[in-house]
Amino acid sequence: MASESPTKTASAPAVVPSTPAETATTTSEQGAAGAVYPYPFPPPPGYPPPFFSYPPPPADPDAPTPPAGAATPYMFPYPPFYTAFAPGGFQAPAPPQQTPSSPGDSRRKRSQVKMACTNCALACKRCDDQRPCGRCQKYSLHDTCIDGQRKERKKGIKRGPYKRRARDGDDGDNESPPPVFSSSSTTVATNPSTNGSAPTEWAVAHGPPTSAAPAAPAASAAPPATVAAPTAQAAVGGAAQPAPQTLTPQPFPPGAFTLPPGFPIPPGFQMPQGFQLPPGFPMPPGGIFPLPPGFAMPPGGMFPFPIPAPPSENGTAAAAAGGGNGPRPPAHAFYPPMGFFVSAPPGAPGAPGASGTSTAASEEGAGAGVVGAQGQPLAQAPVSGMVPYFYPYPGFYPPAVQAQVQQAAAMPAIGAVEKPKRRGRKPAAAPTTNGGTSRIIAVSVNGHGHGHVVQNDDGEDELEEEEETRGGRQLELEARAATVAEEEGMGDEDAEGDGEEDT
DNA sequence: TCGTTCGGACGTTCAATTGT
DNA sequence: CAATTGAACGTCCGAACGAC
Repeated sequence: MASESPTKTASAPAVVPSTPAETATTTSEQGAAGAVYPYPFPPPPGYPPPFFSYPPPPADPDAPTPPAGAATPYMFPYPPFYTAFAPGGFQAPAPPQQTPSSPGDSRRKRSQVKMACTNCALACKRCDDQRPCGRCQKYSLHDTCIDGQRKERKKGIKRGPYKRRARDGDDGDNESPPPVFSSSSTTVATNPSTNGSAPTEWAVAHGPPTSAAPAAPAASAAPPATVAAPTAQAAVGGAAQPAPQTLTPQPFPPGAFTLPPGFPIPPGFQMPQGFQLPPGFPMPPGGIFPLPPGFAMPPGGMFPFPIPAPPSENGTAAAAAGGGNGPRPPAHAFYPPMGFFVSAPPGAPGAPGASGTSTAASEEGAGAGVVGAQGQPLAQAPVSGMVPYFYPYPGFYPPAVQAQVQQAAAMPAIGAVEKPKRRGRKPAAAPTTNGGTSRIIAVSVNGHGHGHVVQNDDGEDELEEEEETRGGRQLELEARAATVAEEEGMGDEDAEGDGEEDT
């Protein structure tokens, strides 16, 4: 639907959907990559503060924005945990915002009643579902506060060819931001042999094709799973439901999950042999973790859980776990409840698909410009493609803080600039074009001059036809007008006539 | 100041068109 | 046949204006 279009796009390459924490972040501490972006929720004990994938939108519009190619880390929400923890299930955060110049994104959607009463419709005033409505009560119009009747839609109107819908797989030669990733592109493979409830691999199909295609062997070992629709139920329930998408296991890129030097391992957390979570943390439910609607998947990266497959005689387990035929990378510590590590944005130096680089990143050089323990920025290292990120999912925090998170999620995205629009009457109204072939000629159909009567090139014929096909509501309104006119000694000519101002 | 008028932005509906 | 598109149709915001 067109009215839902605001949810379709994101802006900058590194832009990922707003998260509660993000939207709640209003500080001006945005800067180069690796800056610690404060967020409103306290980190759990033993964890460094999470940082954001990219600088939050500046509170100050004049604040400089970091260069597009900056090695800002992505932040990727970790849906399963989010889902598991968030009270009432997962609440998808606000979808990615368009560029800051995108107008009206933050404008609250106007609600309107299904059918305004005749009085409100005539006055172009807000109505409600009560009868008499509030406005009619206010003006003591109880008896005339009745629903109108919708005009029947015209049929048999020939339309031109429709515009082709932009597909996900289209090449990126358009101006739309690269890889606005979507849940539909998520691929997942499960590793039944490693941990029945833990996913072993995340991958995305966006971005330049990696050498992921030859993952067929893994697929045979672990048949392509399907991603359940990105609903909270799917993840919460643990058992992933069969779903529409076929998953293609993809190999781990070497070094994809490099933990940056100095990156702390949370106390109590030990890597794997099946996910030893810190006390109190839940096991990820199920083996499939669909992205919730509106979430963006970082492009061109691989997002497995770095769980090493247990040794196997024939290696099938490893293949299944790794989803590929390449060597598995060493397991890296990460913070399961908070997030995991992804690669740099496409186009960034060292990012997958960037010229002169490969998906692989050296173990030592990865993770440029990130935070270390206690939020201390690490030394800036050349971007090598791997940047880590966290996701501070709300369930991590006490209920009071979770409430903040929920509240923040409901807030309009920061940076969405509401363009002041001039509304209402214009001094001199020029005919408004309406799609090129027709125009609104502001002939009164409903009583005061804006009935949206369309005039084609042969305008008058169209108008007469409009007159003939007017619906009951207009006839009703006109009948009322005619009644008044008769009482005043006038005919109903005007009411039946051109529909011009009858007030 | 308050009520009315009304241009036009915006939301909803649904037939036409397209994709599978 | 389902999904998508996009125009018809409707609601109502808010500036302009008049009456008191």
